[in-house]
Amino acid sequence: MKVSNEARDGLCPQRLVLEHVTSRWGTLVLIELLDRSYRFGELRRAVGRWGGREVSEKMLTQTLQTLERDGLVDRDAKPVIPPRVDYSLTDLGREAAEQVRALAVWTQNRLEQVEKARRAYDEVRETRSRTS
Amino acid sequence: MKVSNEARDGLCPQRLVLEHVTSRWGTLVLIELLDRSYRFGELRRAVGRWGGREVSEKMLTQTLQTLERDGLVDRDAKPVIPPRVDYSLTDLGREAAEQVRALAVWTQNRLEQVEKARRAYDEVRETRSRTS
DNA sequence: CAGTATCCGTGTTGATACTG
DNA sequence: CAGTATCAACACGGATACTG
Repeated sequence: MKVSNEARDGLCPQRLVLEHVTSRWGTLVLIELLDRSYRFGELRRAVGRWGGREVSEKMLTQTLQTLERDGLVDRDAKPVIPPRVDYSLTDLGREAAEQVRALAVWTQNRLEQVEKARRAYDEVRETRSRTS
Repeated sequence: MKVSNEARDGLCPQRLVLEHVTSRWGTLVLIELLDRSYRFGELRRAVGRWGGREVSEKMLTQTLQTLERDGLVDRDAKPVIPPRVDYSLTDLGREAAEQVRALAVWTQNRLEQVEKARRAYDEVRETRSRTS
């Protein structure tokens, strides 16, 4: 089945971990799981509520598997029908998630300044292309 | 010239910033610039020393432009020949970079545990595929 | 030196259909 | 419900050639 993990090799190992944690869906999953444990579909909807489009099943699966393999997420599959699988953070994952959340909170707080900077940047560029 | 920034739209703005900061080269650039200011080519080599392959000129340019537009990086182009351009962090960028570095340091410190978790994960999977 | 412009391979992503 | 399998699209990243 091969989740294309060793595919992108040639990088030092900590960069690999860093990329898993900071990956598009990795960050959101970690932050969500900081609140509480989630079931698969539930987590999918929760992540979707972050404003962008919803994460596909495939990507969520892949993200969760990667994080589980890295020992950041715990997968608890209950042998019932219909299936029920709960995902939660390990102690290690909680540490990572807190760092990531700090970054997200910072982003949230500084968003105004960033957007102001962007307007300023675009402004001068715009002016230049008119006068050139 | 269009750096494909508004291309990936439909995301809430803070996710955009978060993705810039946590992007493949964004993290490394921010961390490097935490030490001191760098010239373009210098920065390119510095980032390359992180173990992976070197960043292409194109990607470095793109990364720096995005970070500059977000107000995180300051670009100082001196009007000399040959050209000399120095990049450094703004106050805003320094805050972001510190968060990112904290994450990188955490990754470094916990790397052993992550790799141990990976071996354990691969172990059981291996065993299962043999006994199935 | 510090970019820009262009082309192009491929990895990542997502839609869809299917299974236990 | 919680996935897996397969396929197609496209954005990303890199190589190369060129400019001021």
